[in-house]
Amino acid sequence: MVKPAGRQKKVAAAPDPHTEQRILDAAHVVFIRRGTAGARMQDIADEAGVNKALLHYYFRNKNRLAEAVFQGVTSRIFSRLSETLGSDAEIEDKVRRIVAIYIDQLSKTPYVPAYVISELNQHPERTKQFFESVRSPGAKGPPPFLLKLGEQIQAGVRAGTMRAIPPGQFIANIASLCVFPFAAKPMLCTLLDLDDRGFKAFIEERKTGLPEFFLSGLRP
Amino acid sequence: MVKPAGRQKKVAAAPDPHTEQRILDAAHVVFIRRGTAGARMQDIADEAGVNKALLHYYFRNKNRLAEAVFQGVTSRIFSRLSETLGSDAEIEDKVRRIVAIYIDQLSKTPYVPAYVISELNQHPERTKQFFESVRSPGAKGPPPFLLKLGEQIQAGVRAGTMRAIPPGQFIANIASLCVFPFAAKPMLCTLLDLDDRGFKAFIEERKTGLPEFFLSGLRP
DNA sequence: GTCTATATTCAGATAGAC
DNA sequence: GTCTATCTGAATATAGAC
Repeated sequence: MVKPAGRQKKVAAAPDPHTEQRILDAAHVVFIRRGTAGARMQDIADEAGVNKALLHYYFRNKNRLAEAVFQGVTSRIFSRLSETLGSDAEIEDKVRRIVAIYIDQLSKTPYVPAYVISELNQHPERTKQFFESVRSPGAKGPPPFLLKLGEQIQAGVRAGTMRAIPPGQFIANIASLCVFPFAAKPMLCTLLDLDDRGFKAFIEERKTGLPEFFLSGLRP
Repeated sequence: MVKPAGRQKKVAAAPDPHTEQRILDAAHVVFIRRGTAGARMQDIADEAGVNKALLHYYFRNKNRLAEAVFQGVTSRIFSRLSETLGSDAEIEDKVRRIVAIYIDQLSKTPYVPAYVISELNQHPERTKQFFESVRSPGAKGPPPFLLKLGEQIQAGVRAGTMRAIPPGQFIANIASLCVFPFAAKPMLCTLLDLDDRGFKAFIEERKTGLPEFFLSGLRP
């Protein structure tokens, strides 16, 4: 444990970013597992290996802690995404990249989709917070990457290589196909009679099958 | 209010199915809005227009009430579904029907997907309950409609009208495309800048666009 | 900054009258 | 069967020592 030099050991130290981060990580784990309403401050304290009172010292109350966690999760998800969609790459290329990014990311954090979905449904007021993480603050109207996508689709239609599809539907389709299987993992595993290994294989299979399916769906 | 004839008015009556149903309906509303952990017995009582104690009289405790609601929701969802998938209809026909059924149903109960997703993630033990509502109790291995679907796909591949796709992926794709937009409604509305009317229009547009997209995705 | 101990609030559950 | 009143336990939050 490195300490700032020249400090008397009895003087109260400044907020320890290390501890704060440990608490945040612990809260992340517990909130995602149990949902915000089902999570217990005690469980978070245990997970972080600190005392319950310390959570309040750093985050004041449960709600603020929940917001901090939610903020962290959503910003991580969408940072690379809108970049990719808004780039100048060919549509085929975008699709392949998006699928790869989503599936790799979600394979590591499979609980995230269900967490975000239930949070946003139970706390509509956090939609605003979500909004800020997706777009630049204060922006109005459809986000830039939608316009870009719309142009590319129209070009494809004129060239005769694509069916016409509204960009919003395009986004909804690709997001659905990538995210839903993780959000509905318990359902899918029951329905298709998969254990955890089976699910992993199922997702692996999807990594190549999904771009094929999606791109084929776009052709005229 | 019709009462059984020949009863003295002071004799305790049998459980009133009317009241029980009112409570169940109220619980349905509250659990789906707030999630099981976030729901309050008091709110359910208010919604039903009865006293809190009565909930315990009919359902003993919160957990049993939650199970009853969950049971009701899931059984309603999947009853018509496995029928349709397991029937002898052509694949094209099945796809169109499934999309129509799902979207009509979910348009009336848009909160259901997020509810089921978060319940199943937070209470893995209910997966068994879910299981029973989808298949006949005690069944082993992949459910019959999967086999049926697999045969039809193989026939299509031999005839040269379809690409090869595992039936499990087929199911995952169609479920994703139908259900996810409702589960992620707040996200989608933010991302695509839609209000409630806009979302309704978006779904309407999907009703015809989705079968086209999906069927095109199946072609070789 | 971190802990122990305690206060407070709230929600699930029960007892008992009607 | 339905209500009022109450109990109990749990969980968030605070006070204060170290």
